[in-house]
Amino acid sequence: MKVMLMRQEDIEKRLSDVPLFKELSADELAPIIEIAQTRFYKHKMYVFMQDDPLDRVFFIHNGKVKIYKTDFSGKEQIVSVLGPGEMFPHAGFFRKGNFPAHAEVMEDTHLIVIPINKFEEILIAYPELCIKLFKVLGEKIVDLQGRLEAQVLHNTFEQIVLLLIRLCKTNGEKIGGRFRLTTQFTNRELANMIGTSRETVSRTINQLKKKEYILQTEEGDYFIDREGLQTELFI
Amino acid sequence: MKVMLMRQEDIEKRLSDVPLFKELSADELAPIIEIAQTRFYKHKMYVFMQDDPLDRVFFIHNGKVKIYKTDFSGKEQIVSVLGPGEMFPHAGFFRKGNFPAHAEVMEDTHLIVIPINKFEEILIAYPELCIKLFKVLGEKIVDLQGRLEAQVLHNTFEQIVLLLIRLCKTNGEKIGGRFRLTTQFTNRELANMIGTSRETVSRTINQLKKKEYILQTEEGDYFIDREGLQTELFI
DNA sequence: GGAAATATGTGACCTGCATCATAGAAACGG
DNA sequence: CCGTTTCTATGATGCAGGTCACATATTTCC
Repeated sequence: MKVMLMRQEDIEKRLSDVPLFKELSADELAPIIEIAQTRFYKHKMYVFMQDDPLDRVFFIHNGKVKIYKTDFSGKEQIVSVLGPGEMFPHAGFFRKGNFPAHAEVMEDTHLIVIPINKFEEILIAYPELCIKLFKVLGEKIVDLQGRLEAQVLHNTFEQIVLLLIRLCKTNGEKIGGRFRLTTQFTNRELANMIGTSRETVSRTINQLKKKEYILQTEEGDYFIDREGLQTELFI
Repeated sequence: MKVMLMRQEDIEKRLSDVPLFKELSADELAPIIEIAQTRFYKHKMYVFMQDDPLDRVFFIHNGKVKIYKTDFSGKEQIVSVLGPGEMFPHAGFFRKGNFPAHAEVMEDTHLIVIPINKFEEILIAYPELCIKLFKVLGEKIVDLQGRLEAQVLHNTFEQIVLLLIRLCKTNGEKIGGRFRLTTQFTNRELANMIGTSRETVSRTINQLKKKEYILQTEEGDYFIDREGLQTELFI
């Protein structure tokens, strides 16, 4: 695997961009800089694959990473698409084990890599960091429980609406009254997030476009009326 | 709400039964005992309801607690059924917010109650406790991701099989080659865990009984052949 | 102990969506 | 650049499983 190593002095700036490390003093940051590396991944490279030994944790400096699982028949579930500042995986601290999914880079990407055992030592030494990590993990748990609830309690149409609402939060930026999705997902990718078919996604999206809850630019970008979508859930 | 307070000297013994606090020295345990209360809840009492302000965390000393969500139409999703030693909720640390679900006691139950802000102070002071909590949260995340994957990638029959396998781990005790479920779930409850109908659960369970993956005693207890069930997943 | 509520079991029906099929557009790769 | 892959769009078809109906335990609780 061809990766480029960064000059150490660049890492400090990159680390301080990550929310988890923001607000840390230079003293607190120092030991993290010590053990952090920055790596460059070209489009479509794997960061790790499902079942690889889980021995490091990653932070995205720039670029996008797709996390997904595959089963024996080759069906895939897209767990999440992560962007700058985000950490993965979430479930590796103080547990020996393996990566629960594949991580693949969706565009040229810089990642900060930290050996997890070293990171654990630093966690123990910095309560401030623990607090932030507890927050991040708590949000992750709430997110997962919400998605599980959506899968259990809602039909496919509503699952797609809920997915779009969620993507507004996790992969959108507010512009005017609407959210622009920062990633262009294909219908198949959207389908693979919730376990439906690309055809059903196509039909549903077009329905929502007719109602103008979704607008699409020449370049293919989605602009979503999140509040409008919400109203579709209480018929 | 009618609750009984415990004599303080009993709390120490009860606390040390909780996995999160096991292995803590008497010194480390002392400040936790200071802020912990034990409360008694009679069958069917609510511990809290969805959207109540999240200001405390609970540990089960004995008994069973059902965590579930309801949507506007009254449909319910059972998130989990927790037993002795387990903590809930998982997502409340260092985040202001509300309980994400209802918690209802399924039998007479003793809970240890700790105000969350006090608990946070203790967490900061005891790295050992942080490590254990990170482990618990990590397991929770892995569990949720696995359940989400099951919902997305599998049909109803396989979802039921996967649910039973999961219940063996979370609510079962190994006896001989089989797992006895420590809670007797109704078909409707099983259905409400994965978003299917009680009829489908009934038909599927009977199918699995015919194949002797599930045995049922006079008293209604399930004895499950977990390895046997696994083989049903790779047809 | 008896009424009411709640459980299970099973057949019949019906519908939401996956699947299949086809066609055209767009993106990719050598 | 053109062939190949991958995309979207949309109609037709089929079936897994939700819903309904009804019979029969079993439990709950005055």
